[in-house]
Amino acid sequence: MNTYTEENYLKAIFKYSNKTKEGVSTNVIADELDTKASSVTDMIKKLSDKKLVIYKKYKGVTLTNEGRSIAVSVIRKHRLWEVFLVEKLDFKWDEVHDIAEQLEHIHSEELVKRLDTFLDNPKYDPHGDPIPDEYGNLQHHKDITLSDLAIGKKGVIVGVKEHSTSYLKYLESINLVLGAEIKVNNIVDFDHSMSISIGKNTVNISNQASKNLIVKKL
Amino acid sequence: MNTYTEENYLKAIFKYSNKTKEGVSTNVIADELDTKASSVTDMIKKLSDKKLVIYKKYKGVTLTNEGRSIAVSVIRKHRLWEVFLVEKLDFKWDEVHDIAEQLEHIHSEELVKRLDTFLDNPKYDPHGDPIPDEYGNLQHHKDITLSDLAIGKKGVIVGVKEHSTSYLKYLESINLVLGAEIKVNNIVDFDHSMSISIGKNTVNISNQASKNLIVKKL
DNA sequence: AACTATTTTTAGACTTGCCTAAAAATTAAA
DNA sequence: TTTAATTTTTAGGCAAGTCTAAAAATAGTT
Ligand SMILES: [Mn+2]
Ligand SMILES: [Mn+2]
Ligand SMILES: [Mn+2]
Ligand SMILES: [Mn+2]
Repeated sequence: MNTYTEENYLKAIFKYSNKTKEGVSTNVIADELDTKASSVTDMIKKLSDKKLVIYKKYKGVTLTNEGRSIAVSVIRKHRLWEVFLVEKLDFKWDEVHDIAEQLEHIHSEELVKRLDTFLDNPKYDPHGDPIPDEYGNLQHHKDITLSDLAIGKKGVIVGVKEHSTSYLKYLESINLVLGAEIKVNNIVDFDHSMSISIGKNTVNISNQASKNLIVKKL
Repeated sequence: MNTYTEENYLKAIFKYSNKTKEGVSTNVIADELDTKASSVTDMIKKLSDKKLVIYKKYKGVTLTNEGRSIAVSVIRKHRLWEVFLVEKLDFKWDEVHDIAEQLEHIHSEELVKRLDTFLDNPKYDPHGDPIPDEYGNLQHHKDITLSDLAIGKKGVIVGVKEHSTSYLKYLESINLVLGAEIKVNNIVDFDHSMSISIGKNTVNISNQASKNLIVKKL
């Protein structure tokens, strides 16, 4: 059984393993977990002793199969709980992350299995992030963002890459929620801000906002 | 915010505060939490510094209003989660305690409030234990046990005083579940074992079993 | 290639929660 | 009421996880 802290380290390493081919650097982990590089080095040694990561001094860290498996199972729990909070307890999508950060560390295989069933085996969480299956398989998004769409193109919102409350609340206020169909009317060359149609409304959004919205082309 | 460990100490102290008028002794707490008396002394000092308990050397410990309030809120969460696990996820009543021991430490007022609503504001948990309301009011059982009933008397099962899996599974196997109506047919003078009717069935149960069943007289 | 800036690791220390062993206080027994 | 048994506290130490400051390694730049 792993501690709360160990699980958070594995999750952080997993998050950046997918983004770079090399080992995840000490500083990146420290940044993600809001801690110090020296603390990360300490913990990495411990995880290495437990054969959950492979570690070579100064060369960053990679997950072993077992480490990866734990990380994915924590992510699975996080996302399932988020679905529960939104679907069953009527939380808003910007309110659930912090609670799920706690719930993801509850240890009980049976609980996860039953929760999954209770929620009708959801494939995506409230932010459009894919939920790993019970065997640890995880689909990845295509990662086309709204900022990639050309003028005149249509798409549907399938996810967000940024989870801050302010961003999510903003999106909701302009009806840019999961499933919304949009069309790009215009793009300003200078700052890449966009004019888009959402249903019968038209809004202007910054590049900062559009590049964090994952879309599926229509 | 209090740690997982602090909450468990407060809960343990609360449990025995109701049973004795004086302060709860170090050894009783150590026993309840499966730890050593010296560890208890350490933690009591810390809780005393935080004004959650009143502590006089060698005189045991009592909860302050704030300490009691935290203990009751943890118990409230424990029992609400047990209801959730049984009512929504179809766990058996002997399977939920350990998971609730973890879930009771999730910190979120809003979560508890919504969970309570989602469960239709239950008044009792799956073991018949009363659920404190959101203001910390806690009803107590009358504490009449099956072993208190005289020959010929009828009663209904409203709770259990012992929560071990083996006891709960045994009760279930003979249909001695919450709500079951029973009648005392006979009591053996020698060992106080009982013959009782449950519906159309008749069973013999030991005094050890009958004294842990809370009943309401009919 | 040598110097500089950045990243990473080490060294040493702190807090929390726990332990064992021994001392002190309380309670029970003679 | 002295002695013995029990309970409780103190003293000292350990593991986990964290921190700061300093040393070592790597990467970047003339
Ligand atoms: Mn989240
Ligand atoms: Mn999410
Ligand atoms: Mn319980
Ligand atoms: Mn219960």
